[in-house]
Order: sequence, then structure tokens, then C-alpha cells
Amino acid sequence: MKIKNEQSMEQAILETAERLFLEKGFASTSTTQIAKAVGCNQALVHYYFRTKDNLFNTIFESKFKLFFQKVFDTTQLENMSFTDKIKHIVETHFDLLAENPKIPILILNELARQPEQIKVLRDKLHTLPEKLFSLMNRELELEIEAGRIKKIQFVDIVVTIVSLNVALFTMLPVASSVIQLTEEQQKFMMAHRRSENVNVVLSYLKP
Amino acid sequence: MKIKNEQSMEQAILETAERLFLEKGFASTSTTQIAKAVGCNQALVHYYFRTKDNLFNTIFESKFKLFFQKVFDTTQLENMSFTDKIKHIVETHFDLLAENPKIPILILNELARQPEQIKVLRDKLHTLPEKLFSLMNRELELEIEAGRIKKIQFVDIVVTIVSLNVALFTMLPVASSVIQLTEEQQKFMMAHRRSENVNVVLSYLKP
DNA sequence: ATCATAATTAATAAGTCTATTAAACCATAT
DNA sequence: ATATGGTTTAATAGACTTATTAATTATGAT
Repeated sequence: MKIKNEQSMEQAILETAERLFLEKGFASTSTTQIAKAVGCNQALVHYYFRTKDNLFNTIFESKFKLFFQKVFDTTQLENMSFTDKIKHIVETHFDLLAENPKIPILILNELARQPEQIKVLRDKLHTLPEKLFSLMNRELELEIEAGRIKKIQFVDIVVTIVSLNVALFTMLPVASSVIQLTEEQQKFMMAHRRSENVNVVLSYLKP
Repeated sequence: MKIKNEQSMEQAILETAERLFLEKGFASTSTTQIAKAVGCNQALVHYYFRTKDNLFNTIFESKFKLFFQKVFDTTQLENMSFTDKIKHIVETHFDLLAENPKIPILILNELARQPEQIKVLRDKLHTLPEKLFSLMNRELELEIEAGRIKKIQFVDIVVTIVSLNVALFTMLPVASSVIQLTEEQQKFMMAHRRSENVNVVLSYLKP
């Protein structure tokens, strides 16, 4: 079965598999379903990726890497005040999640399924967070000494930011169907919480 | 196969199934595995619950109900200042999650699998949240008028609390194996975040 | 045009999963 | 002791899963 545009069959399988794995998780997605969604024979999925685990891990690791590269990117942070840096981090983290709202749950479920995988991810992350952490830690100390920020550990700021942002994207779909929000109201809520999460973190820093 | 103590076989199946569903999710848990873990014949699982869906929903709905009954319980809140009420809500919500750390992910995954189930849950919740919300909303208005609390909506306080607490229990296990925390360090971190989550919320309320 | 190689398919092995059925087992009331 | 009804098991149907193999088709180089 020829694929219309220039996109290779291998790529088509990857993309469709990614979509299905994100939608329904690893266990509930079969290679047969992937093949059907792509419009190819089921054996072809195994021809390119040999095993379902292989296919999943290929997708998972590349998504994971891409996601955290962006999370720990420090290039935009120069020439900002400390609180502006924090604001920027909250907002870009929020926006990154808005583009990948199902990544956190995928990661949680996958690591529950294959705890050994954690070692691989630790190696993948490796030095990524270090630059950001050392940069922010240094500045945080100065701010605290100058009395502009409450005495606090940077890790607590990070935990707070990640919690607020991740929880929003994992829970809002559920919450909004329970309390029956329209598409419109959901969008409004999202935009509102984007700024509110910044507010929460910044009030937390006030001396 | 006779079960030792007085516990009935039906109950044993329920408890084992609950444990396995929480550990590995619906799709990755088979009735065969449940039976093996209980130590009975696989057909017995179907004898008592007819279908796997049935078994799961029985467990899910009872867990769900119990959990939210406790969440929305207002009996402990009398004769407290507003900020003490908030502190108490954060802490009891935290403690409830500490006892049921896998409930949030179970709910998220299950509702992704069976979106229709949401209607059932909405009916189950029904008036549960109303008492708490009306109580707190009334008091919040008074506090705002008195200038003791920043102008804010109660729903934003709730979202903040739930986000901070839920995210901690869903993410900490992953995070702590990535950064390799000992059991001891994890416990310390938990206790620390319990108070820190209170701090975050209370600073958020300051005018 | 033909040959080699890559892509794709059909067929199928081997296994697991859910669910059902009929038979065996066990306790208890008569 | 035995008939009865609830409990438990063995056996199995039927669907679906992953993965492999061999055969077919398409592609590109010579």
C-alpha cells in the first residue's frame, strides 16, 4: 500500500503509533490496530520495529528527550530579573505541556510498567538539568541575601511549578467533563490558570 | 481451595483485584492473574463478578465514592479561622492521598478508557461538594471584604491545592527513582512538602 | 531488460485473554 | 444418609495478540 505524499511508511507508522499510544496507552494499543490505522499490513509494523516494545521505546525515548531538552533550555533566560526568569519558566513549561498534554501520564504509566526504564531515562537526562539548576541556585542565593525573596530552596520552587502545571493538564479534561465546561470555558480556564500559576509561584517567593 | 481465615472468597478476589488494578491498570491485569494471586480458579472470578468490567467498576466506584466523601467532609472544619480551615483542607487532602497514592492515576486512566463513565461519577458526586463550596465561598467573601485575603475565587484555591497535592504523589515516586532518593529521604521530602504545600497556598491568599 | 534488494503482504504458529459450561465438591437441613 | 444449593474446578470455545516466515510486489542500478 503506497503512501500518498512523500512521507515514508516507517514515519507513518511512528506517527500513528505515537498518537495511539498517547490516546490509549501501551497495553491497550495492538500492533494490529496501529497497522489498521496506518493502512498497512500488520507484519510491516514488526518489519520496521521488530517488536511492539521496540516501537514504543523508540517513540517514548525521543518524545521524552525532546520534551526535557525544551524544559531545561536556558537560552531565553538571559538579561531577566530573577522573578521574570521564574515567570518565564512557569509560562514556557505551561506552554510546552499545552502542546504535549498527554506526555506526563504516558511517562507515569510507562515507568510503572517498566521500572528498569528509569535508568535509561536518567542517563538520557544526564547533565541536562545542571546548567539551569546552577544558574538559578546562584541567583536565588543573591536574591535571598538581598531580602527580595523568602529563604527557600530552589527545588521547592521547581516542585511547585511542575505540580501546578502538570496537574492542570492531566486533571482539567476530567474535571471539565465532570462539571461540564464548554470548549470555550475550558480555553478561558486554561488561559486564566496560566497566569494564576505564575501568581501562585510568585506569591510563594515573597519574603 | 478453602481460604484460611473467615474472609470470604468474594472479598479476597475484590481486595486482590483492587491491588492489581491499582498497580498495573485495567488493561494489563487479567482475570487469570487475579485468580492466581488470590489462589483460586479463574472461573471463580467470573462466577462472582461475571465480567472483568463488572469487577473493575465495582471496585472503582466504591473507591471513588469513599475517596470523595472524605475529601468533601466538612465536619472537622467548625470553629476554625479561614486560614486554619484552608490549612486543614490541604493537610487532610494530603493525608488522604498518602493513603491512596494511586487513586488519581487510576481515575485518569479509567476515564480515558471509558469516557461514558464520567456521567456515572457525576451522579455519584452529585451534591457532595456543594456544602463545602458554599461554606467556604461565604467565608472567603467576608475575608476579602475585611482585607485579610487577596481578591480571589475559591475555585482557584481548590485547583491550587489539588494540583500541589495530587502531583506530588503521582510524580514523586518517579522523580525519586530518577534522582535516586533513599526511602528515608523520600519520607523526609514528603513531610517537608506537606507543610510546604500549605505555605504555598497560604502565601497565595495574602493580600 | 534484468537482476538484486527493499518493501509489503498473506498465512500462520503459539500464546493469552475473557467468558461459559458442565461436572465435582462441600456444607447443611431434613 | 441424603438431597439440595451454593461454591469451586477443569475444560474449552472463540477472539485477539505478538511475532515469524515465506511468498509477492515494487524499486533502482547496471
